[in-house]
This record gives sequence, structure tokens and C-alpha cells, in this order.
Amino acid sequence: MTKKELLMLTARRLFAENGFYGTPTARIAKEAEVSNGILFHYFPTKEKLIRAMYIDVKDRIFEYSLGQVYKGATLKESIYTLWLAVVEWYMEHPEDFHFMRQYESSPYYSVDSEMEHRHTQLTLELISEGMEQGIFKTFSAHLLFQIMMKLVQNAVEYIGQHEVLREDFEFRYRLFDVTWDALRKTN
Amino acid sequence: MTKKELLMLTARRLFAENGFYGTPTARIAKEAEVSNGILFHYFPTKEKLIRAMYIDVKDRIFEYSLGQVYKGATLKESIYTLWLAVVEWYMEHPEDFHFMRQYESSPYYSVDSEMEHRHTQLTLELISEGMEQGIFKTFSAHLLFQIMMKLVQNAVEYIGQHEVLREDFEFRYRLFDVTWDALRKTN
DNA sequence: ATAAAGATCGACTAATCAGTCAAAATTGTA
DNA sequence: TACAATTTTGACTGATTAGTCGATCTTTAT
Repeated sequence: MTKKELLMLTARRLFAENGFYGTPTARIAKEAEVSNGILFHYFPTKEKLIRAMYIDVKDRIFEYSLGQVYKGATLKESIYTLWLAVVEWYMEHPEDFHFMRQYESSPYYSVDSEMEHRHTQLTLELISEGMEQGIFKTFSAHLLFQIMMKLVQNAVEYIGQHEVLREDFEFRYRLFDVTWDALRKTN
Repeated sequence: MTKKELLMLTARRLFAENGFYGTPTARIAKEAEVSNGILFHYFPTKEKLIRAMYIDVKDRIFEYSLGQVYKGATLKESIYTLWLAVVEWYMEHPEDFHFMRQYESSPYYSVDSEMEHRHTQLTLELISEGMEQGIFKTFSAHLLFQIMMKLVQNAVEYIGQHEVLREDFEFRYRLFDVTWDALRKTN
């Protein structure tokens, strides 16, 4: 692992534990067992470090999700797969989850920039498909995407609050049904 | 307005603009046109100020919501009223919204403490009612509450991103339908 | 009127922290 | 080997900031 990666890894953990502002750059370097200076060699400012970490999390989630989707699945299956991929990723990587939560309510975040990411694009394509098929409520795909992501957040938080549910696959599927009903046209 | 209230008011604005950590206590006092010392007279630490503000926002939302609910309404109407009250409160008070968003992803927040607030209690009662009537999905009332609040957040954010929708009452109702479908047992 | 209690002031401090820099170590290359 | 480029070091600094404190003003009660 390069020092750059090591720094981002350590920063992720510390940011999750103590927040962006509760974590001095000096401490990141110390716990990564590298010098203070090298942090600023790779990330000229703390803000640049945080922004780089955001892109990194998004990229890793994208790669993981891509590995899960199958051709030939129904729309519901595909959406479920994507939903579940993100939920499980965050369950396995709580530091990523806490980081994103902070980032998204920090001054750095903008919705527009989120829309540029490959993971968002991929999900939007699927949602658009569902809209064309008349399965979903008639809203903009962006709105449905944001609703879906909020409910992902909810699922991760709720399961996180209740250890018992960690291994409960049926529960996860029932939680997905909440999302599915939220998006789809109901009778 | 007392200096204490004035300080909280100013802090709310500045926190929304620059975040908790981007806002020095000295600046809060300065823009509230009171002395630095008086801030620490009322709020011994910055953390205590932030916590007091959280309770204050919750209380004001509770009072506003209470004024909206009617006896004799159907369950759906009641839930809608509560949902809409929070959405509209946040639309009218974006500083409160930004403050809460930050607070809820800060180290200060805990779900348990949220559950103690009167506004949460009120909403939980209604949700429990719906569960007894078999209208809602069979989950814990807490979970349904959290889902509802996430979708409130989504509504406020989305309308905030699209000025045109600010006065669109029908759109708001259609957004509520997303929440309603998420909570209820569907066919 | 007098005293006690509380409110208000603002200059001050002790600590913290993001970012710098010149030098040293390491790596690549001819 | 020699030389340049790159990586790495860690002591240092300038600025910022939460919180203190003794003094002064205002209110309330007797």
C-alpha cells in the first residue's frame, strides 16, 4: 500500500471516529506512521484530502456494485441488486458510511457533483428504464434516485442500530420493499 | 428578545452558512452585538450552545406541528398533516434545516436522544395507531418513523434544489404519496 | 437607600493546528 | 559511479480560537 493510500485509510478511520474537525492532520500522519510533511506533499490542503477521499469512496462503491449486476435480470432484481450492494458495502465499511454522511452535510458537498459519478449514472440509467416502462411514479429520475439513496441510508443506519439484524437477509429484503413501494406506481 | 435568544438566533444563521467549526464563538457574539463573555455566561461551552440549539429547534417544530393537527381527521390526513408541518417548517426556516443536518451527522447526536422529544413521541403515537389498524407494513414504529423523517428530509432538499416547486402544493402532496406508499401495506 | 445577585463587558491566555521549508534519504537513469 | 528527480522527514510558525476573569453596570428585594 502506498503512503497516499495509507493516509486516506487512516484518515477515513479517524474522520469516522472524531469528525473532520476533530481530527488534526498531524494525527492522521502520526497514526499512519508517516511524517507530517508527506501528507501535504500528496494533499496540499486538508480540504483536498477530504475531496479526494470522497471520490475514492464513490469509486470503490461503483466497482463493487458493478461486480454484482447481471444481464438478463428483471428491473426489480437489478434495482434490488444495486440497492443491496450499497447497503452491504456500507455495512461492511462503516468508516465509509460515516465519512459520506459528514461529507454530504459539509460545505464541500454539492448535489450536482454527486450526479457526475459513475455509480450515480449507472443507477440513474436503471431508474430511467423503469420510468419508460411505466413502473415508477412519474417524477424526475433524479428525484427517485435521491429517494432511493435516502432509504439506503436509512437501512444502513437501522441495521447498524440493531446488531441482531446484521445477518437477517429476509429483513433486508423487506426493507428493500419499502424502497420499491416508494418508487413504484401503486394500486 | 433576550440576549440568550439573540445568540441562538445568530448562531443558527452562522452555523448554517459556515458550519459549526467554521464559526468562531467570537463571531457569534460579535454579530449578535453582545460581548464575548456573555455567550459563555449562558452557554459554558460551545458544545452546550449547540446542544441547546438542537432542543430549541425540536421544540419549535413541535409547537408548530401541534397547531396543525385536527381531531376527527383520518389517519392518512393526520400523518399528512404532520409530514407537511415538518416539511413546511424547514422550507420556511432553512437555517434550522441546515443546523439539524449537521447536528445529526455530528458526534453530538444519538438516535436515543431524538426519541425523547415530544415531536417524535407525537408522531410515533400516530404511527402506532396505523400499525394497530393494520394499515402499515409490519415493522417497528421506530423504523417507520425514521423512514418518514428521511423522506421529509428528501422533500425539503428536493424542493430547495428546485425553486419552481416552492409554491406547488400538488407536488408536495405527490411527494407525500411516496412516503405513504413506503409505510403502508401495498397490494 | 443599601446590599446582594445577576448580567455584561472585553482584554487576555493557553493551546491547537494547518501548512511551510530546508535538508536528508531514496530511487531512477545514463 | 554520478547526477537528477522524487520522496520523505520533522521541527517550526503564524494565525486562530475556546474559554477565563476581574471589573463594571443593572436589577431586585428589604
